[in-house]
Amino acid sequence: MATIQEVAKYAGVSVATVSRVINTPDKVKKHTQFKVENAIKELNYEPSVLGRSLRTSQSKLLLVLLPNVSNPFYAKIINGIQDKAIAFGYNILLCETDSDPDREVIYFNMIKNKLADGIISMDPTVNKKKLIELSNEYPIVQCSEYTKDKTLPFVTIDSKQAAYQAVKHLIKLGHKKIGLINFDKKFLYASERYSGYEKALKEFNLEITDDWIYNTKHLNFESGQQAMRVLLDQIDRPSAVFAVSDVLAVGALKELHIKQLGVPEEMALIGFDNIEFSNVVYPPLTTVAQPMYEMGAISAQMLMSKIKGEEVESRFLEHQLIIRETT
Amino acid sequence: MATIQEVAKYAGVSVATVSRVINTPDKVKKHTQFKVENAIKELNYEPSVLGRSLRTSQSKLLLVLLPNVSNPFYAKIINGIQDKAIAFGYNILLCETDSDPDREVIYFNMIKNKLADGIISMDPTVNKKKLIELSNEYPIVQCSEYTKDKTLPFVTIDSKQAAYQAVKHLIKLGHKKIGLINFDKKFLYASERYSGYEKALKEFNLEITDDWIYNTKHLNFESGQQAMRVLLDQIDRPSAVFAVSDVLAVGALKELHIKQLGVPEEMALIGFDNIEFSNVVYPPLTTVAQPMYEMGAISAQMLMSKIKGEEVESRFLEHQLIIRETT
DNA sequence: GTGAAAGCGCTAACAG
DNA sequence: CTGTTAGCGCTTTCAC
Repeated sequence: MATIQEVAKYAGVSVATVSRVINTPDKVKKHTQFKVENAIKELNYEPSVLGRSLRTSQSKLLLVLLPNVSNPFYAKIINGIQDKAIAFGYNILLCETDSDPDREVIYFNMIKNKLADGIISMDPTVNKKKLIELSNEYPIVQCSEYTKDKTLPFVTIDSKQAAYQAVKHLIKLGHKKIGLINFDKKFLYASERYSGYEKALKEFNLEITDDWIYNTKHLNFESGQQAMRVLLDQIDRPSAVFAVSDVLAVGALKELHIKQLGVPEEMALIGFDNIEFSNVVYPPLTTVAQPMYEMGAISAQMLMSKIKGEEVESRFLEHQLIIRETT
Repeated sequence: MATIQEVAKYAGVSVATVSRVINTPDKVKKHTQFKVENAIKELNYEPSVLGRSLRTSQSKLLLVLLPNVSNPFYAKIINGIQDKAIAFGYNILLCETDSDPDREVIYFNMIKNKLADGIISMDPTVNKKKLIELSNEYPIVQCSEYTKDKTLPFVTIDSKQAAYQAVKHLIKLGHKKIGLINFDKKFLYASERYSGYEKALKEFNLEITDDWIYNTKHLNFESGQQAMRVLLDQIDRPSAVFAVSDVLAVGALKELHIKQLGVPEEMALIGFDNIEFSNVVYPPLTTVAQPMYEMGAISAQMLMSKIKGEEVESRFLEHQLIIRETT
């Protein structure tokens, strides 16, 4: 790769002029500009982002932290982020953290080192303190997950309310024995969806039965299937189950097929997220839709505002109950 | 963020010594080391990757290019890459290109600019020329996709042979009318799987019927569903279908459910990849398994060898026919 | 309009 | 063992 020096020499000008041609062409005589542009083309020169970043402290790169890429939930959000980012001349880098604090630190360092201009975090707040600390100095926005004390700007949905509605839907259908397949409560949404579940049951004077609640360790099909297996093993078992994630619900559905139970007659099931897959399984899954693309787009927008130094306001987006055939 | 100068001043040593403490602590007296380490802690100092990269031309970062994150096929590969990379002290950055040459260029520049030490590309060779050109100067490995002329090291499977086996499986089951749901042939695997399909039919003297072949524009459920819809609309329609990707197959399966066709009695179906979904749908999908995790791990291993300047050899990994309940 | 020179944060050769 | 210094590639005053 040619450097700016070589271009300068080739064009018979100073490096400063080359830099000007690239960044502020108006400040350069047409003729000089032409010479330089020719040299650039001739030498196949491309400015070094490294040198530039070191100097200007900006990289036009955005970091997106996510627990893992295998959950399709994130894919749609990423689309939203990407489209917005590109429109503003930014590019995004996806960072899979596996919810591992050590991994997070590495990516945090990238922003400290000016390798990235901002972060959109979808991680649960494992490093909550560090994240907040970081946000005092650098532009950071949370997406989906958020910190309750509102120190960090976020865009998410009202998980409690959404879960409440989902469970209420089950109750309205006549179910009195409602199970819950939940995920690790270190995810704020998991604990909030639990609250919504609790609220709905209480409101209708249904008792909370611990045996009907299963918290999975992982967020994948197997865990959902395993959870349903346990739930079905009860002598007195629920007639409907609310899973806090479609991935879990789909896994649960598989177990229902294996046990040859009629859905929704023998067991009703409702998921959460409305990932594409939820509408492809058989029978199509009733679920609570999150506006994933929009969440991504808005968080990107917010991040760009923060980068510009503007104040931003956190947002709760609308969710929507989508009734299909498992309830 | 404190700089190395501040640390040096605080510790009462030169910047060189600070640098030594960080990079080659053995070359420093224990006492000095202690002073410096204390200063580092005190000032909360972390070395700037930027400054270091500019100087050493290495970033310990690997770029992974992929068309899009929504295909679960990539998730498993990424796991493999990640585990290997971390073991070698590297971190990975995921770059979603949407198969857009312009997007690719941006990420290509990252390596030119020493922001990354190497690239694992899972993109179809849109920028084939540029990629090859780049690989002369920088460590690049292809994963899953590959260039036929073998100028670039790759790890993949024998798609033609795998497709051949899949279709043969269908034929052995007595099917004579076999449809194909294929993807855009700019993906090498798509054209190879077509060849395998062709080879199997020819071997058993079955005619290739253009009406039974549908090439999708996108790789998602809807496209698969749409493809199956078209296939079913024929007056003389196939009794079995081979889809070159599980995502497509799962979409096709949905259409079969909608039309209430018995699977596999009225329509047999076989997919490709063995993504987790394929075993969760109902009925579980027969498919050709790719060793995704291994593909990722090996390509990461290869890339690291390349970075060290070693010669590497491309590899074809083993696939495996997994017979479940759709055939 | 243009050039010279300083400096972003770091490492490595050289000298002591 | 440690310090001095040059320089990675770029942008941006400050002169001219």
